[in-house]
Order: sequence, then C-alpha cells, then structure tokens
Amino acid sequence: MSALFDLPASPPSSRSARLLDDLNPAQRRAVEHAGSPMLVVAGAGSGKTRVLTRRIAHLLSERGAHPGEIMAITFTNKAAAEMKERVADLVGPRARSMWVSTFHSMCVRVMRREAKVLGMSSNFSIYDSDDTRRLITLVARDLDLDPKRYPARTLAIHISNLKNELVDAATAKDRATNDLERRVAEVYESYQRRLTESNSLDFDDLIMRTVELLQDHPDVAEHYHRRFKHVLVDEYQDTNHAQYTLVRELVGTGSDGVPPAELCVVGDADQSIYAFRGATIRNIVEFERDYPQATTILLEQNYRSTQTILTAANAVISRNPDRRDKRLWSDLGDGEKIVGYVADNEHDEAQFVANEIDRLVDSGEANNGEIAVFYRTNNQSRVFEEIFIRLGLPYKVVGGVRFYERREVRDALAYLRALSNPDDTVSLRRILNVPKRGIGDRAEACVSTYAERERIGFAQALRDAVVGRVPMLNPRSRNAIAGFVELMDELGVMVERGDDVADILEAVLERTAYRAELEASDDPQDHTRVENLNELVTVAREFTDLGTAVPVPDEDEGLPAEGSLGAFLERVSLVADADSVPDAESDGVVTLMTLHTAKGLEYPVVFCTGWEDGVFPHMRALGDPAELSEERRLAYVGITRAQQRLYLSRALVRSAWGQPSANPASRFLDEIPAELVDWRRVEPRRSAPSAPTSWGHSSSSPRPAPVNNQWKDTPAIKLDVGDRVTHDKYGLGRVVAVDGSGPRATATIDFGGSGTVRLMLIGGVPLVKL
DNA sequence: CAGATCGAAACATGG
DNA sequence: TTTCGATCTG
Repeated sequence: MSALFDLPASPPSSRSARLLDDLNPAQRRAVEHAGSPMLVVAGAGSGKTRVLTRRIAHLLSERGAHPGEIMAITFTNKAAAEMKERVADLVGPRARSMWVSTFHSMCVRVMRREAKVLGMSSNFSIYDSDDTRRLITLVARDLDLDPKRYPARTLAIHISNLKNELVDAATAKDRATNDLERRVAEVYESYQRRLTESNSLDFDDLIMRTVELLQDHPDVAEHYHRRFKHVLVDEYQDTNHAQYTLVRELVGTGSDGVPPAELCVVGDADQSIYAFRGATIRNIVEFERDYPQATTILLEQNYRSTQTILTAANAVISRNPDRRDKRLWSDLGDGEKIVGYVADNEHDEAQFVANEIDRLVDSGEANNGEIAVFYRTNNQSRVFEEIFIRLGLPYKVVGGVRFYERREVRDALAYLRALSNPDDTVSLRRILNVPKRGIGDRAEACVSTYAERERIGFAQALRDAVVGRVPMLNPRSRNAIAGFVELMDELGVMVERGDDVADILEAVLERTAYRAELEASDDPQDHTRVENLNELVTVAREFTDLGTAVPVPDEDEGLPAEGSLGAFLERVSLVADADSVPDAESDGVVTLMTLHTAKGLEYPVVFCTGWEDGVFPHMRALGDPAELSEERRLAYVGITRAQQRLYLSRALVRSAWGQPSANPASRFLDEIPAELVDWRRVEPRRSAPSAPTSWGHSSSSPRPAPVNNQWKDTPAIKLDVGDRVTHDKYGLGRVVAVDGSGPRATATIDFGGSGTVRLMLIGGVPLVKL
C-alpha cells in the first residue's frame, strides 16, 4: 500500500475505500494497476469513465502523483469536460492543473508554447474543414486542375489521409504511383505552403506537427517527458496513426534518461465507427504488440441495459470476423422484449414512433426526456420532425449543421480571424465581399495574382491596390477595396486597444451593415441568422466576463491572454458544440440524432429506425466487408444505448431526395435472435407462393430478391383535389393537394382528427378512393 | 463586371 | 431538400 494511505485529513482507508468499494474486481484492477502499459477493453456500458476517473483520483491520493504530472486525452470536448468534472468531484480543485483535454486542444497548447522552435508565430489560426476546402479550391484553381475530375473535397480527403499517416508532401510526391496521387501530392505541397504563409494550421496539422516537434526536438520532448508521468487515453479505438504516434512520443522510451510515462488506454474495438476518417482498430488490437509488457483488462459486466438488449447486441456484433470475443452481460434481468415494426413508408414509421412515445408517456412508463430516436443519416430526421411538430411532441435534433458551421456565424468569425491574424488569407478572402460591397471575382483575382507575383500577403496586396499598384484593376473596384481596407483598419484599432471581443464583434456587425442587411430581408431564414449572430455576441460577452473573472491557475507562456480575441477564436475553433445534447432528465424532450452522435450516450427507451439494406447498412457499405463490419459496429453502438426498451423499425418504401425506393430488411435484423423480438407489425403477405414467415423478415427462407422495382409496376392511385379517401390507419380524409405524377405522385390529405398527411400514391399504400 | 439564376450533387463526423 | 459552382444577363 501507498505511503500516503494514512494521510491525516481523512480517516485511514476511507478515501481509498470510497474509490474502490463500488467497483467490480476487473474495474478495481484497472484502477490499481501500476507500472506497465495497460489496455482496458471496456465494453459498452461497462463503467469506462468511472474507471478512468477513479484511476486518476487513485493516482493522486494513493500513489502520490501530482496533478501536473497527469495527462488525460479524449476525443471530444464533452468527454474532456465530463472527466474533469468527475475527477474534481473526487479530488477537489487541484484537479485543475491536470491536462485533461482533447488531442487537438492538447496539441494547440503545445504548439502555441513551442511555436518559436518551429519558426511559427504563436497566434496562428486553426483552419477547420471548411477553411481547408476553400484553400484547396484556391490551390487547385491555381494549378489548373479540372474541378470535375479533382473536386476540392476529394483532394482534401486525400491530403487529410496523408497527414493522418504522417506523410508529408515531399514523401507523398515520391510515393505517388498514379495520376491522382501525383495531383494530390502537388496540391498538398502548394496547400501546405499557403497554410504556412497564412500562419495557419489545419486540424490534421495540429497532430502531425506536434509529432514532428517531439521527434525532431529531443529537448522539447524531454521537457514533456519530465512533466507527464501518467498518460491516459480514452476511446483508443478511435485513434488514427498520427494520434497513435503522438501517444508513443508523449510516453517516451526512456532513451533520454526519463523513465517512460505510465500509459493507460481505454477503448472497445466493437465501438470503432470512425474508420472513414482514419481511425484504425489496429491500434487497440495490436496494443500488446506495440507495448510488449502490456497488461490487458477486460470489462464485460454492463450496468446499463437489460440482458435481452445485450444478447441482441452480442448476437449482431459476433458476426464480425477477426474479432476478439467479448460478451457483455448484465444482472439487471431480461426486461422487455425488443419491439419490431415494419412500416409502409417513412411517414408510417415516424407515425408509429410518435404513437408509441405517446403511449409510453401516457401510461407513465417513460417521459419524453428518457426517449431517443436514432437514424443512420441526418436527412432521415425530417419526417420525424414533421410528425412530432404536428402532434406537439417536444423534441430536439442533435447534430446536423452545428452553430459554428452556420454561414453567418462563420462570416462573423472570419472578420474576427482576419483582424486577429492578418496573414489569414482564407478568412480575409471569405469576407472581402461579404456583405456585397462591389469587390467581385475579377477584382479578387487581380489582387491575388499581384500578391502571388510580388510574393507578398493578400492583405498587403489589398493596400497596394488602394494606391493603384495592382494592374488591371478598374477604379470602381479600387474604391471598393479602399473602403474595405479602411473598415478593417478602424476595426483593427479596437483589437489593438484590447477592446472586449463582444464589442469588436458588435462593431463588425454594425459597420459592415451585415446585420442590417439580414434584418431588411424578408426571407424568414435571414431572421434566424440575425438571432444566431446575436447568440454569437452573447457567447462572446460571456466568454469575456468569465475569462476575466476566473484566471486559470496553471498559466503557460505562449497561450493567448484570457478573455482576449485570440483566446476566443481558439475556443470557437476547437469547441464546436454550442448546440449540445440535451440533458435527458431536465429538458424533458425526445432526442433525435444519428447513430454516430449517439455513441457514448444512453437512454431508457431507444428507437432505432430505418433498418433497411441500403439505408442501414448504408448503400456504400453493401459491397465492402470492411465497411459492412463498421456498419455492424454502428448497429452494436445503437442497440447498446438502450437501457430498458429497444424498438427496431424499418420501412418498406422510403423516399430519398424525392425518389422513392423499396428496400429489403436490414441484414442486421436477421442477426438478432427471433425470440428476442416482438413484431408489432410485419411485412404484408405478398402473392408469392412461398408464404413469408410471421416475422418481419424471413430468417429461415431465403431472402426475397430486392424489390426495387416493385412500385414501378403498380399503377399510381389516381386522386384529385377534393376526393374523399379512406386510409387503414388515418381513417376518412379529403385530398387537399396533389403533387407530382406517376410513381412520384403524392397527395396531401386532411384526415381531420388524425391531422394532415402527405402520402405517396404508390402501390402498398393502404389508401382507397371513395 | 457583379449579381442572379439555374443545375448538379449530397447520404455518417470529431476537432 | 439544401448548398456550391458555373453560366447568363442587366
């Protein structure tokens, strides 16, 4: 036992007991393990966060670690904040000098501090994927690439992948074996140069450059090795190669005389759902090979779900090949059966979900805040929203377009960024003609060409334009540019003076007439934009107030001053969740989100919708075993979010961008043992001689061939406005409107008490004209 | 030359 | 259904 075991403050063993008492043996081992690297394989709901936070508390109170020696890395800000809070609950305010942060904010912190070593200025901007794509568009245009053959998006993905593999532009060039790779390498090189000129780093650079820093500057690496004696990494299955290397570099090998840090990684290969952005489960699967003396601890007891739900989850995930066997179990009992439902179409599916929520709430079995609806892609949320609005069911959609990704917010921030970092060309060019001030593409191109030729920054080129040094520029554009430069200079004075961020932002919105223009618009969307801008001002106001009120105890040189413009921009670059997940209990609303967003969350009642081949698993995954495995992990994640009740539903026909298609049952449905599912409604019996089973899917007989053409052969129901109809579900109604023709025809029908519904007029719809 | 209009593509997302 | 880019027009 530790020498600190009998500290005076608390009676002997009581603190230790509190830390270990309510843990199961495996969790306890994970908390107490000392020395060699440790992998904690933590199944869904197995108390992973509890183990991590207790381990940190244990390090501090029982093993004499100083908070400043601890680095804990997560993927999301939310996870970092939660971990910080929970550790603080255990050990008090000294938790604040730990580094508990995301990979990216940790790297920013290091990079700002060591910027000098890399010959950078520490006020660098951070480019997100939108900025990155814009800059790549500029670069590709300069290189005369055909935007059809080489879309910026594609180039950006390739460059990001290279950076995630720690491949620099020169190496990419050497390795290029085909035309695409050569083009990508060219763009990469040019893009990287422009980034440097803009004094900016993209998200991938944050990791890659930090790795380079640690590898190329042993003295810097040694500093961090001496400081951090414990490195903990959450969601290790989501790390990419660059992040994996970063962890290795942070831990060290002892070759510089500093013993390697104690490493503890936590993760679950079955919950890896981010391969599409470079995560590789190799890192968790091969942990024992990477760290030969490693200890592995398996957490299989689940504290979240009923055994029925876990059995279903185990059954599905066990179909994945090359997987370390792991079976979650629970002592919470079998609980309710899983409920299945086969809907005619997505409207019917949403209606079922809404009705079922209504029933659960009315009967007191659940309240709205305990219920979540999951779907594969964001566009599936729409139909739920329509029905929920109609029924007055309170809900919140999580995800989709985030606050900081909205155009008006990004425009406003681009002003601030251009003011904070004048070299930030992407931001400067973004707002050059926003709002419209008569500086068009032509004028911008002239300035850009001039800047390129003179090898000066874009900002300086604009100044030169004002005094007529830029050729081919007509006087009207010149005046417009002069006005813009003057505007930015005036705003720049406020920045120099150190005015509050919110005041600067207000000035931007006023002086550019950005807000006035939106207010004058009669587009209702612009009204929302004004509200978003006001919200941004509020965020800035709060940031300043909090920043000055609460000084950070562990100040580091090179960080932007608290409450400053630089600090504000850093915060909004790295923290993207102004719309956060509602607090289930307190908000009392149903939560709608994609399966990806659902990871890490739990709800008493979960509706997993859209279980159709082509939707989930996604079309793109059907032909690729690796992608199919990832979809299956996504199914596993979805199922294991449910605590007590799980609903699985699918629609026979679903319209995507106006085009209806009939989809067969998701193959994942077949993988769930039939006895676990109570099918409330199944596929209607077709005239085919081989009668379908009474299940919603045919698990014993061969699956019927995909029926994508089914609806094409059935004649559309002919309806006109005013026709009276009867529907199996909604009852009597009157046609209010008819849109489209043939198989795409839809009718809006007023069903009186059942509301107004828009239906597709295709075969299979239980609708009869009277 | 700048703003408007038309057309194609998108489908999951952390920082 | 929306958003970005190319083409057309005042």
